[in-house]
Amino acid sequence: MRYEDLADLPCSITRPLVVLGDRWTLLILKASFAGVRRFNAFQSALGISRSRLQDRLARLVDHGILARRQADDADHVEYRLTRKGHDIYPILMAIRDWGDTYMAPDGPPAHYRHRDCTGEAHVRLTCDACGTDVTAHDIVPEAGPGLS
Amino acid sequence: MRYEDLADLPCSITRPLVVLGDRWTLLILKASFAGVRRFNAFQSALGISRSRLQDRLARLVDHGILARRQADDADHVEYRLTRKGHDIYPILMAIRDWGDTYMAPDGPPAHYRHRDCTGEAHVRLTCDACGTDVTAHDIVPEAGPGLS
DNA sequence: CTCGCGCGGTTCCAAAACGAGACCGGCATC
DNA sequence: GATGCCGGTCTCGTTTTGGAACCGCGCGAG
Repeated sequence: MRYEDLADLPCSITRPLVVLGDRWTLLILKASFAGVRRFNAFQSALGISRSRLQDRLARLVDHGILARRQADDADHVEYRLTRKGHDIYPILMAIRDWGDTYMAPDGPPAHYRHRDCTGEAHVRLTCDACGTDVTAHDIVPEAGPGLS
Repeated sequence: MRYEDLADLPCSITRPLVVLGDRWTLLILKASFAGVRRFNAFQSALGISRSRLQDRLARLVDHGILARRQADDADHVEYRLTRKGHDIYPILMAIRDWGDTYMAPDGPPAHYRHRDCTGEAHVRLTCDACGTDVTAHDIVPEAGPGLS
């Protein structure tokens, strides 16, 4: 089984990981959320090689996560998050919560503040019926309609 | 700048990704949450090569995400999630929510049900002060104590 | 007009990561 | 004492990656 064939498995964790799960893709998206839009800006922000950046961006565009277009002033290219790309934000925030907890000995390098509010954003795993917070122990997987 | 040096950046998204962000690591952890504990079981569940599995497991053990030990019946080795590893679950659930939304045309392959409850678990990004759900647009990063 | 420059993008090659499969020592069973 | 399963290692050929040079385009300055 080749690695890309994992995308055929009926699993909503595996399938995204085939696209997002490599050294650079999520870092590129993190930069996108930070406002980076231009090829050269991605490259200098991340230190990724140009050839790698090129095919990662192309793959994200292929999957409809980023959109490539000429900027309004028409003198350069922009890569912007689509709706689908925008919805990746909770993944990055979940990573960040874990990173703040376990890989930030001097405290969080950044606060992610709620605009016009004193609070910070955090990821919670909740039950959509009873509304309580749950952890891995409280969850039982069960077959769903998309199971082949 | 070598790739591993990204772990020195003061960013709680980048630092975890240096450990978790490759083809296999999150898939290994997904299997761990599904109850897989033995070397050969990981290998046949994922289709990863033995050598790769070996150094991924070693790295996860190094980082305190998995713990390696002889099983109680002492006839084989077990890799089990530590507390630190257990706390990665919201990351996988955030990936799954996105996968269910965008990569599951036939509906979710699995429901992740709250034990003894009719509900399903989902990730939410909320403000810890006002309690409302927030999205990327509502968030403003701000320097924190861990910033070098 | 031409020169230089910044832009996104491509090509090339060496180095690193990876996959497949043979192999190993330990242990238990027959 | 042969067999089989276990976690783990070794070797080797393939794939992926990084680094740097190179390219065509549009632009603004001289």
